[in-house]
Amino acid sequence: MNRQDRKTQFTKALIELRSLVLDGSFPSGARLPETSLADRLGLSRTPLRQAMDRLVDEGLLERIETGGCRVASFSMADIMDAIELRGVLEGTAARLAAERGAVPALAQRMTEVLDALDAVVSPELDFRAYVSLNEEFHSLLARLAGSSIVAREVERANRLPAASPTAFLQGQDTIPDFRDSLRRAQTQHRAIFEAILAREGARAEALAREHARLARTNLEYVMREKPSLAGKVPGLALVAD
Amino acid sequence: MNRQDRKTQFTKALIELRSLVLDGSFPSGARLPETSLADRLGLSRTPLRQAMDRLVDEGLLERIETGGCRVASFSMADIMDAIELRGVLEGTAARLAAERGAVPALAQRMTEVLDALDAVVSPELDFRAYVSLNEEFHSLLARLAGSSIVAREVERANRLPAASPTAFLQGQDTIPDFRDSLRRAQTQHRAIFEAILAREGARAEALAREHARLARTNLEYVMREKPSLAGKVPGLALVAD
DNA sequence: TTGACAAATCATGTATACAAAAATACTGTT
DNA sequence: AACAGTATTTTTGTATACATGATTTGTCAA
Repeated sequence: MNRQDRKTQFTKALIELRSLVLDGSFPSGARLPETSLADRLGLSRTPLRQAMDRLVDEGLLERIETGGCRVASFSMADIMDAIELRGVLEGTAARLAAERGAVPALAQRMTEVLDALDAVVSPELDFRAYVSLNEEFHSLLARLAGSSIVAREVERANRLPAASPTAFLQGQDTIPDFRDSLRRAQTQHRAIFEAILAREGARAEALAREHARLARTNLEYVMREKPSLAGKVPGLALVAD
Repeated sequence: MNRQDRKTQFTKALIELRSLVLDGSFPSGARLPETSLADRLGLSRTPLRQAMDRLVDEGLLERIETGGCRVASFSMADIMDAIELRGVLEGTAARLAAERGAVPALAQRMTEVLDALDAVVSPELDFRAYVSLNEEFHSLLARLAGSSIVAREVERANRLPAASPTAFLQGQDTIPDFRDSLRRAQTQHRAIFEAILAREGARAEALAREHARLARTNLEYVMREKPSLAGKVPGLALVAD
């Protein structure tokens, strides 16, 4: 085993297995055989099982009564619920940040991120930059209230299947209608942060919830208009209904 | 290894280690040495490490940068936040149950549980029965909206350190003032469920949040009046601050 | 041909072995 | 006596071995 790989076999297993699962590489309902999977990923069963435990926790895998795991399958309603939960938790982070006052250093960075987001959405859209800045916005929002427990749980909700703030950004650059949705999202970003600064907790919470709903709207749009794109959205391959 | 033990070494490791941690059996900040711990629990490092991973996830342990874990330590604020989050998630479960309509079978059981709770809080208090019924109330509430994802996340929030609905019931039977708090809690239980049946989502959510606040009130009371009881509340031993 | 039972194979859960990295103890120097 | 550097001992992360229980395959009877 060379030096590079030894960084962490577990991390490697987690990342690669997650991406395999999200790609829909496994037949739905079938058990994931540990031995062959470990061979395929070039590591032993020990870190692989660790990664599987973690993915069970994330909800991507589910345990089989008689042992082992299978890929979980979701209904569209499950994904809607996951998005709803993300909205609820981000809303709580926003409310608490408003009530308690935002952590100054993070608030400072937030203004920079918002300015940068404005710049990348108009007049032309720099999609790659938007995705990265959007991620930072949501990460800052999670931590803005200064509570490590709140931050942890918000970030966990972001990892629920297909609930991530960036989940539906995949493929949006190919759909013109979605560019508007990014501008709308940025308007909401600003509104959320302004409410926080104004110490308007209830408003900040409601706005953050509504912001998550944008993902639901986009999901509905994709399923209705461009179901062929469903495969591009991480996690949507797991939707069996 | 005999037949009994083979049920699951992992489960055994998880339960025993969690209870050791909650008891405050480990010096705060010190690394938990895997080998000696495994010996102590009578199992090998493999299931022990699995259990440690899980407890990291629950927030009871935290990872050390250079490897291994230590017992996490919380501030009182962290525990308040954990309770707040439980309220938020139970509030969401209540709201969604109201908006979507409660699952009939669970709603039916809920009425039975509420009647039983009425019976155990007056005229005399059957404390043991109360704890068990209270647990069932919260379990039903989590599942009432009929969403497995919501149920999962609500139940997860209930496992946050010292956030469980039953955490502060320990020792309440020894404090007369707390008997009233149980009756108040039961009034809230009824109100939450009535709001759900009346499809009053916002009210159900607000009531469930407020219900969780009772735990905060009790926590504050304990810390102010009977700090000696702090050791009896699971998780409070980890509060360093 | 279908179904049930038995044998064999396979997969999981657990224990253990091993190597690399941390932590600790030690030695020699100033 | 204090400190730097080194050797030693732990300890972790990973691989592998092993046994029990699950699953599949094969065989035979109806």
